[in-house]
Amino acid sequence: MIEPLSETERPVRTLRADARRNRERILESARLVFAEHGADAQMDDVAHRARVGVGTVYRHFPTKEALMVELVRQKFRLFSATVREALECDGEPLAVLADVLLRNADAAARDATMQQALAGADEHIWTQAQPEQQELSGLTETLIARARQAGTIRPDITAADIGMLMCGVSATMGHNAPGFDWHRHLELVIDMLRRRGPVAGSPQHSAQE
Amino acid sequence: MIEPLSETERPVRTLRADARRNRERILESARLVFAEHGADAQMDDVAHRARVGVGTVYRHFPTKEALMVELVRQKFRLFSATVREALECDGEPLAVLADVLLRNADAAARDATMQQALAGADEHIWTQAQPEQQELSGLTETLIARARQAGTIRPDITAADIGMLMCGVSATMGHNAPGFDWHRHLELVIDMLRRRGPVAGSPQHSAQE
Amino acid sequence: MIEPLSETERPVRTLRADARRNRERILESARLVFAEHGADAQMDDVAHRARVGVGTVYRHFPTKEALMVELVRQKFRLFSATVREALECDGEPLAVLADVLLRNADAAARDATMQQALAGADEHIWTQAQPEQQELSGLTETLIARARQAGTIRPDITAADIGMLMCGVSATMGHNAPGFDWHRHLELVIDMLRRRGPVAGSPQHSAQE
Amino acid sequence: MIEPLSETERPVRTLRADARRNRERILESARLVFAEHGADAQMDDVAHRARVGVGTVYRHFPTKEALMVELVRQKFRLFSATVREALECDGEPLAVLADVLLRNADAAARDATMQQALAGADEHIWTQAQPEQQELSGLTETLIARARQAGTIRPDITAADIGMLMCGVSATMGHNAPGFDWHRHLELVIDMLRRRGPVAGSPQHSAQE
DNA sequence: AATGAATGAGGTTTCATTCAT
DNA sequence: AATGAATGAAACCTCATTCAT
Repeated sequence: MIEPLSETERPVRTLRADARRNRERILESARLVFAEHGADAQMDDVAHRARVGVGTVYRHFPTKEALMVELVRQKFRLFSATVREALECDGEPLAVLADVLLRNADAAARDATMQQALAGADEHIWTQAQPEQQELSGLTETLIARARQAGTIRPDITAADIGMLMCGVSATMGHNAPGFDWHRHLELVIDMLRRRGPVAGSPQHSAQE
Repeated sequence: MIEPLSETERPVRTLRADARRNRERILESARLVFAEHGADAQMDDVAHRARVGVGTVYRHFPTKEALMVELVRQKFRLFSATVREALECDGEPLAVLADVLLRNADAAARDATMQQALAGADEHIWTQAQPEQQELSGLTETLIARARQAGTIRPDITAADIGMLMCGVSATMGHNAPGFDWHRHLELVIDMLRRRGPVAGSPQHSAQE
Repeated sequence: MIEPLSETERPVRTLRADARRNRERILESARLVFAEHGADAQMDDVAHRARVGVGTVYRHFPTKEALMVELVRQKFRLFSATVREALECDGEPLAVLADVLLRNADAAARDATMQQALAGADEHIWTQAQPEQQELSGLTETLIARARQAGTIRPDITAADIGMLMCGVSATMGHNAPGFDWHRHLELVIDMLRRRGPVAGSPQHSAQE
Repeated sequence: MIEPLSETERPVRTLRADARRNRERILESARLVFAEHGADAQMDDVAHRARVGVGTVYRHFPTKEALMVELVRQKFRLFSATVREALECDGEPLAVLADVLLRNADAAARDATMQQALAGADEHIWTQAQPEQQELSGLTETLIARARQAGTIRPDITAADIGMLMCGVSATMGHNAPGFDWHRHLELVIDMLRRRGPVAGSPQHSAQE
């Protein structure tokens, strides 16, 4: 999460700095509150947890929805940052991708309940985060392209596929039904990305149908 | 006041039938209403759509939550029914499983928004549907066992895995981000279930099919 | 104001009757509350004074504005009733009109503060009462016509004129500046309606200009 | 801290000028804003329109109410100025009065909505403007006295009467019901001020002046 | 003196649930 | 059993006013 820089190393710009800090405090608080009370947590609670008046929350985010949208955006930006970082290092591309997915899933899991809460919210909210989502998609595409060139990834996999699959992994985080474990889910997904030989035992299969 | 007859000696069948019909009407209405307005649709709307007073809704379901739980349960029972049916026919087990998954996903997609709405709801709701979920899980296990015996399924796959994966597919239904398509998602999932040879490049199975 | 009929003489129609009584109670309460606290009295207060939950107020009037509009409408209807009644009796038409104006002004004065409060409200509110206002206007026109025929009213006076003038009298009720007295204002207005001889001293006046 | 200079020894004139200009800007802005949004326009808007921080508005007017009161006072002072000016010229007194009324009504009409807004406000606000109102009343009385001496005005008319009547004309400005027209209203009022002969038909005063 | 971010009481409205009919 | 009017806690949001910079 966002680590507040120590007071001294921030180029304080009077007031503005205060306001910015408040903004961060509010977002952090929102994450916690939504995690705890689901999508219909109350703005008053967000304000309280941030040690701020409700008015301040509304000064920064004109609407509850706007606040939620920002939360989603931040999350996507965070994901993008991971990918961008990964693009720098030069391991085997698919392995790098797998690592990215793991790290992002981990990040998501850290406030899974919030994720879950936002998942239940209006489609509308996700729509407003499309720019960030598309940036993430673009970056992922680059990573995929490398893996495709290396011949290690299933060649038909697209960034949208990855998006859907990860979205599925996130969904798993929200439910703790017996046997549900997102690590396992992710493992299956990553495995699915690998370029494979043909199906085992096809003859038998083809004979049956 | 009217003395409530004990369960056994109640002869009335007509009223009972009426009530049962109402119950169905309410559930059907709830499906539609939740689909249209998300998880925070109102009880009044459910009642109205069912052509019933709110009081009647409350007679059948003591709580909004109870109503939602019943919706989830029904869905699971529906899924179970599909599996049970599939257990009768004797095609190639993995193909049968794949077919079941497709049919159930299709059913889920039919009221995807409702699903989505319930997904955002309290974990609590899902917990209360565990009996049905476990029944589904058990039935699925049987199907998997057959496929394992036939050697066509990835041997480490469990019913819980299928659950998670399908839960992921459902999640896809809710979001219509560009490129998101649950058919594609399901296709990837089913493909992953197949027993495979080792990673591409090894020639051993190339002669097959 | 609206005198509640005694319990016995009302053809009770169960519930519906209850609801109707509530409606009256709410309107009466609103009159009082708006009179006391001005246009920005609170709905909670209206509810409280009516011994009703806020929800009940909102069941009857979907909006604070709607409630205010109804108040205005009622007032106009009341005025119309007075005129209608006056149309029955056959005194000297202008005298009858004068009497009507007095009685209506009196009624208005009874909750002058409310009137004043509503006067400050959005134009919008008055617009929505136009049907009632026009009915009043129409009835007044009839009265004027009679007076015109009798030759006792200033021949150019229209119903709209009367409306404006009475609106002015109402305005006087709201302000209690020293020397302000609506009875006097109305007296002047009524006097203004009388058909008169030529101006005293006209020659001089015409010489000056 | 800065030691506040005593009122007498403060030499600064420039800052004072700045402040005064701000004050005017704020009042002008307030007129516009109240005209546009009615009595419950916001202080922030007033500040914004005046290109000033809210704090500055509050430096000049300790309260929203104080600001409104000042607006009312200004209006009365303006009216008084017109009368004072009229007292200089020596036309026929009633004609002069009529002209004054027309000019003031015109001024009022220019920000009728503001007037209307303030009309709806607490009686309190008007009470605080009584000094100005009384000055206006006094000046008007002088004008009336002259007209009375000239014998052209209805002899029983007082300054308070004029006040009430003009207050009524103002009220007309706020409502644009069909047929409402303050020019017409004023015309009727002015006509009524004229000394008249008895009811139509009696000839006795026609020879006078 | 000016600024505008922060405050938080309080306003309107909603909606799950109860209860009289 | 059914109805739907009533309830009222609580949600979101506004805005006059304060205060740190």
